[in-house]
Amino acid sequence: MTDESVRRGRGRPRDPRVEGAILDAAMELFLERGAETASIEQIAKRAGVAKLTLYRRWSSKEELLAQAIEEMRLGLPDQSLWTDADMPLPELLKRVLDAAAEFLTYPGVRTLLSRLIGTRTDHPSLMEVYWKHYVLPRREIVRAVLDRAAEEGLLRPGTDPDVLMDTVVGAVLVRLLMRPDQPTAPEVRAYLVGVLRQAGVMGLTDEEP
Amino acid sequence: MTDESVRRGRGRPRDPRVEGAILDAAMELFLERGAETASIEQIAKRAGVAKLTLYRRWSSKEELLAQAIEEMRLGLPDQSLWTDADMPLPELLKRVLDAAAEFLTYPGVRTLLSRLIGTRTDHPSLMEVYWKHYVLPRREIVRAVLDRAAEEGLLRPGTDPDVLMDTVVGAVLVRLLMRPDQPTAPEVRAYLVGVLRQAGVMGLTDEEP
Amino acid sequence: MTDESVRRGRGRPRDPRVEGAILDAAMELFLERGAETASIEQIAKRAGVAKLTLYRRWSSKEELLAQAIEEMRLGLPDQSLWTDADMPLPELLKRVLDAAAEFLTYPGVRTLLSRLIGTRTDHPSLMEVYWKHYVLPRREIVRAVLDRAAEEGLLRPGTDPDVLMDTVVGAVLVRLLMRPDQPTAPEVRAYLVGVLRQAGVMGLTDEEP
Amino acid sequence: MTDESVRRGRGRPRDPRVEGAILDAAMELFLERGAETASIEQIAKRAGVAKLTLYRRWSSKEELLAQAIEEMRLGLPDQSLWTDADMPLPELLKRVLDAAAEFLTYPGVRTLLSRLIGTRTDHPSLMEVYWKHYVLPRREIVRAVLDRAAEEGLLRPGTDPDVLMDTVVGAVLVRLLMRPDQPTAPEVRAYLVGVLRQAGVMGLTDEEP
DNA sequence: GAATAAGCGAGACGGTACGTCCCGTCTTAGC
DNA sequence: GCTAAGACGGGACGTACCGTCTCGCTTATTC
Repeated sequence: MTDESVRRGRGRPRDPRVEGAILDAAMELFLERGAETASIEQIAKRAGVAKLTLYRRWSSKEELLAQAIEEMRLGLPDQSLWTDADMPLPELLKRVLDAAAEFLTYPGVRTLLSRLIGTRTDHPSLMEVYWKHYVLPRREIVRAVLDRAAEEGLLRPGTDPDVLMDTVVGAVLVRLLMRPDQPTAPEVRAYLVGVLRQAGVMGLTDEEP
Repeated sequence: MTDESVRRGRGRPRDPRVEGAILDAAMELFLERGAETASIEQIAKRAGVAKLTLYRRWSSKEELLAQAIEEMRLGLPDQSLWTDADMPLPELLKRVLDAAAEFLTYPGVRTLLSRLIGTRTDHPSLMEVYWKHYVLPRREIVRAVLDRAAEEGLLRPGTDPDVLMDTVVGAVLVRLLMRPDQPTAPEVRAYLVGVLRQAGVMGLTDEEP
Repeated sequence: MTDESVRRGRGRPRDPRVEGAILDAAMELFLERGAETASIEQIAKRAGVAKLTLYRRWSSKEELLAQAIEEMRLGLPDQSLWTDADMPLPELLKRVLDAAAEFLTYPGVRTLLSRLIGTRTDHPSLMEVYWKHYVLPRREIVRAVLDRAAEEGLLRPGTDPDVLMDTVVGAVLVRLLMRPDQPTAPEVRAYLVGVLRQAGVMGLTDEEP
Repeated sequence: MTDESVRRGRGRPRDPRVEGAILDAAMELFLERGAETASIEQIAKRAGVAKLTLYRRWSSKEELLAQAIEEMRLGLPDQSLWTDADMPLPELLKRVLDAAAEFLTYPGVRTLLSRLIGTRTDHPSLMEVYWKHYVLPRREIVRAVLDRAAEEGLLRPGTDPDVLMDTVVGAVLVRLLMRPDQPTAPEVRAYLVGVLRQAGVMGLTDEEP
């Protein structure tokens, strides 16, 4: 409240809907065209906003995109189960990994990863924001789950959870972003199970029928 | 001979040096600016060539870049040891994996991977060319080595070589292209050893103290 | 006032200095290279202006050059005496003809005449603009002077002022633009006196010392 | 003959028709497009000749055009009367001046003069060749005629023939190349008579009513 | 209610790239 | 020697878009 009244300047207040529209347009165009090719001009036009309005609020395109990524302006499916971490293993284990599979095959996510990795050379801040605001929190949750799994003997002894996570995520990257064919969601799921099994994760429901 | 004499048209023959200069310039600019931002104009200027010369030989920028990638126009270190596959294990095993480490940290390779993954959405042919002409042949060599390793008991029983390769390469991708910090070559090497050990690869010379 | 307020459109108004810079550059390049060879590209570059700015204001190179010629974008010497027509004859007579001599030998004028005559075949509008906006007004002044000279008996009886002007100007054209040698200013002046005397103009101060 | 046999080199002798075709094409294109815009490429194509053939024979476009002008590669009307200088005055006087009028209005001549004057700045040799090989010889003939006219009292006493010629030719230049309207042949003739009369040339057949 | 300041669309402007075309030079093939 | 054909660097074409800027109009708040 104090914040708001202090903020209140003299003139016309900023339209709160404008910022959302711009961030949505920015994310859309980032996915469609990439960071370099998505122009301020197009973002402004799609948001129905004057270019000057963008320059007033963000000092560079990179900042604007970083904020759009930080707020993850995607129509992602509900992921509330991530926080519901008290269910029994291997039920939870399966669900958590299922959620990862679902996320990785969600339309737009493949593109987002491709764009983020591709633009890392020119705009490292985008990947950094994504990593710190999106990936790391989720890795913490997964780590807690993996710790429980280790206690219950579902992991091969001596498994380093960070290496495990890199390994699994990375294999999926190879599958999704390097191999020429575009796998369907079930294919990704099957692939993921294979990778996990070889990584020493036991107790997968698909394991022994 | 027939090929050449048939090819001989009426006019002045093409200068063979021109093609090389263009491909080099194209690869350089692809690494520096990306596929979208690397303009025909700049490629021509850097190669010291008229734009028309480019249009005469390639019908699109994507075709040009694809050829540059297919010919891997990078100043890469000697990789002849890949073909010399008869040395004793674990000597060979170590060397092959060392070569992978070296390749992955070679300047330009990180950028190349970033660009290729990033431009996959818009220009899938580039990654495809890279995958088929560069990655797959090397995976075949590695697979043969892994088969020998399995026979000699250096791999955990039941290991699928494809999953193993995806796993190891993918983990390195996460390390190189997603994590915000830029690891040095020794760090990448140490990381690689950790990943390999957890993946069940034994007989690494670093293993026994 | 109405004009201006009506003109005021929505966006940023045009920078008035831009037009001048373009016209100056256009005239310079017209003199240096000719109408055909003076490219839009070079005019824009010399004026420090984007090509689009030229295309926004003029629909063709010929229109642009016509305006530059109409405004006589040359660093010509002061010619105010032309209007000061009340001084006594033959003083005025001498001065008016002196001014013509000076003008005709001024650097750039020879080139301008050459270019205008030469481009008449392809771009008649340029010579037309020059003739109507520059030559005709001056011929009117000269005609008035010649009328006074006739009254005072300084012209051979029956002299047609138009024929006289064509004759004198034309002879100078032959001298300046056809004969291979390039006369100095004093030579042009002496030549002019000879032509005038033979044309029946009396009272020239150079006449009888 | 000696000339030719000396010329005979090793290979195929030069086709004599080729040179004529090239010179004709060069003159045509000089008139149509001007010296700068008439390209070697077009001249070669119009002459049905390879570009290389042109470069073998002339070291520059200017040299080629100069030769074309020197040989006056125009389909001009017969001008043999110029040499038949023994007929009685004022018959000859009238005919000589008639011939000048005819020449000046002949299609192509106006363009030729325009091009020559216009290209003088960039290629002075063209006008020089025209002046020395075409104009000067004819001025000599006219001068002889004028001398006879002076003896017979048909010129105003004290007339300088050079100034007279410059005057008359120059006035026609103004009429043809500067004034916006394009006069017909009869108009030019009438104009010429007016100029001549004012210049003090008597005995014109149009003179007596 | 007037003053004030920001929001906003419009457009000028320098810059860069586009893909095409032509030029002059050169190099080859084939007659 | 000659035509024909084409490679090649260079430069211009007219269009389009970009990021920056400067204007006029609108809108809401503050005095």
